Amino acid sequence: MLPELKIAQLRHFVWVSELKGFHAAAEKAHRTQPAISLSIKDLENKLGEALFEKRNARTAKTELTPFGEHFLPKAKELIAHHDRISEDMTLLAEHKTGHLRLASVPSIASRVLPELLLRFIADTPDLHVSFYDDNSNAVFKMIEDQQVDFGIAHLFHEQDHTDKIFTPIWEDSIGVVCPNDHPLAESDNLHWKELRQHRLISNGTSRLLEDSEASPLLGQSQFYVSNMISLIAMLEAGFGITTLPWYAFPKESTTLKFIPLTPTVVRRIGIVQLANKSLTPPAKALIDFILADSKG
Amino acid sequence: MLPELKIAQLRHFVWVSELKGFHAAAEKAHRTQPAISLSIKDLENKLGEALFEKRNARTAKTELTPFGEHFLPKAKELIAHHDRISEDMTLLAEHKTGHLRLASVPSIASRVLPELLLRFIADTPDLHVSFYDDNSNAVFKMIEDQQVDFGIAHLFHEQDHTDKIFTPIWEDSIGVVCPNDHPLAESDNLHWKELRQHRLISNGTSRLLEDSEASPLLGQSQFYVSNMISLIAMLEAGFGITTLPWYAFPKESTTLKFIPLTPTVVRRIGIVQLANKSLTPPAKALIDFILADSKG
DNA sequence: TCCTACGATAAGGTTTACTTATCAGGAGGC
DNA sequence: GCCTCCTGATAAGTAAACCTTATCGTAGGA
Repeated sequence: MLPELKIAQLRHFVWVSELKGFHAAAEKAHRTQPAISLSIKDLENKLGEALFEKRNARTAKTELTPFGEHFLPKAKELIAHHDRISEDMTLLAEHKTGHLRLASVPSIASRVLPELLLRFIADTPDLHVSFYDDNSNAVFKMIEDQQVDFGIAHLFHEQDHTDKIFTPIWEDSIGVVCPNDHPLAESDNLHWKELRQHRLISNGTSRLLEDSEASPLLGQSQFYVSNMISLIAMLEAGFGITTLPWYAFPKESTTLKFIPLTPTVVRRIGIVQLANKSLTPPAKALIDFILADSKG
Repeated sequence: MLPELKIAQLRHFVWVSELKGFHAAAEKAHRTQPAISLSIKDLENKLGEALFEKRNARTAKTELTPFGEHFLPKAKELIAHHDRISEDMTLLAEHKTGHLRLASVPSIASRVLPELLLRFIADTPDLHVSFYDDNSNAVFKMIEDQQVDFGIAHLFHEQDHTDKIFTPIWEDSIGVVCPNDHPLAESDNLHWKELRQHRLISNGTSRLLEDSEASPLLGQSQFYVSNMISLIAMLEAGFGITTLPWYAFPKESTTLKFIPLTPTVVRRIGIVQLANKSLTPPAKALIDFILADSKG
């Protein structure tokens, strides 16, 4: 029983009142003058009151009635509200705005994402990005709790994550990391057996070797360091050697060397998302961007 | 280029999401299910993003996408805003609400309007009424300045008020007012010449006699009292007699008598409004009410 | 006086919205 | 495994809303 006011109709009303004429309003609306006449008439019928004073001729420059006067600011507000929402949603759909939440394992987070995100947000100044880095399990948890739109991680036991979709992107080979002045530093490639006589420091990424031929190395290690900064410091101090995936190796290091390991152990890092939940437009856009980037 | 969202469409969206189904929403909208499907589809196309998760079967109970989730509260707000305005304007058009400003000469203000307004506002609890009483000139000024929607007054020199419309309602006959124990109090009717030998107190309404046969009385009067309360007090004290229009005579007086004057001098009191300005719906309604009342 | 510019009105066409009828697919029963 | 039911999607036709062209009536200005 409440009349349903159409936004277009309200716009016509506002234009007629502001431009003081039906013809001018018609032009602005890209309509003909009778269309505006009918639109206003319909609006008046819906509201049950005249909005403009009797408009017989060009006299009385299309003045508002007191009722119309009262309606004008309300109509403007409603139009503004509509336009705000319409614009917000369009921007969001075009991922120009909104909030993108993302979790990543540290290796990709530090080695790949900074430069990638920089390019991604280049043309979206109003897009907010929250970016967490943590180990794979923490990433999974944030995805499950929907604290993030998607995550970047290595899907360790795929069978434990049937509720998730994994899209592999990066292939990350494990290598040996040692100081530049270490005896092993001369090699271009190392078989895992060559590491046996060296002091091996294991770290959070070491369990990647678990299912590989090189798994005996895990038992060999006497030291475990979880923190990457401490690990690097210990390596630099000549404490020993370690294994790291390539992306976890600090690229710009001048004191440490990365030597590929034989047999090749690869971890596949990629995008992890919930299977039954679709993504926000910005998240979708970033994934597309990453996929395009990894191909090109 | 911004999409134009229709309120009905938003309503469909909200209903589908709240009732978790297209059929339920269709029922609520008094439409068929395909209509809702198309409406939602159109909305999704306009926004450029899916609002509901893939809806293949009865599985996945029509869940919102994150985009839809984000849109839902905004859609609700916009609908609420629309409905608020729609309701406000409808109530105003039906004069159930709004602000009614009214000025009247004291006679009608005290003798007619209280009871009349009481009946008028009986079914409009949210209508605000501002009610001023003053002499005719002050009433005219308030009308001209648009401080009031309309006035109730006697249009003295009609030719001075071509910018106004006068609608006569009440006919107010001038009579002689004297104490109950006055010699004239015995009469049922008095000719103006019979007043010559009595002490006459003139007042603000006396100039109504100006254009009548009884105008010589004006010159005869030695006393002028503008204030009605003082005038009554002087009459009750036996100071003399006066002339008053019937509506200005205090109806419930037990000490004073009102005697019709011959020849009959009538002032026509009615509604005065600006010619080129239409009225607010409540003002219009009150005028209609007064007109109906004065006939019935 | 006629002319002009304004908005109203009439009649017809186009677009949009809705309807009925039907389809497709997964969950749950057997 | 198959059938059934219930979901929303789709197709085709119809009704309604919307907008157009054409024309009118009116009042102010040349």
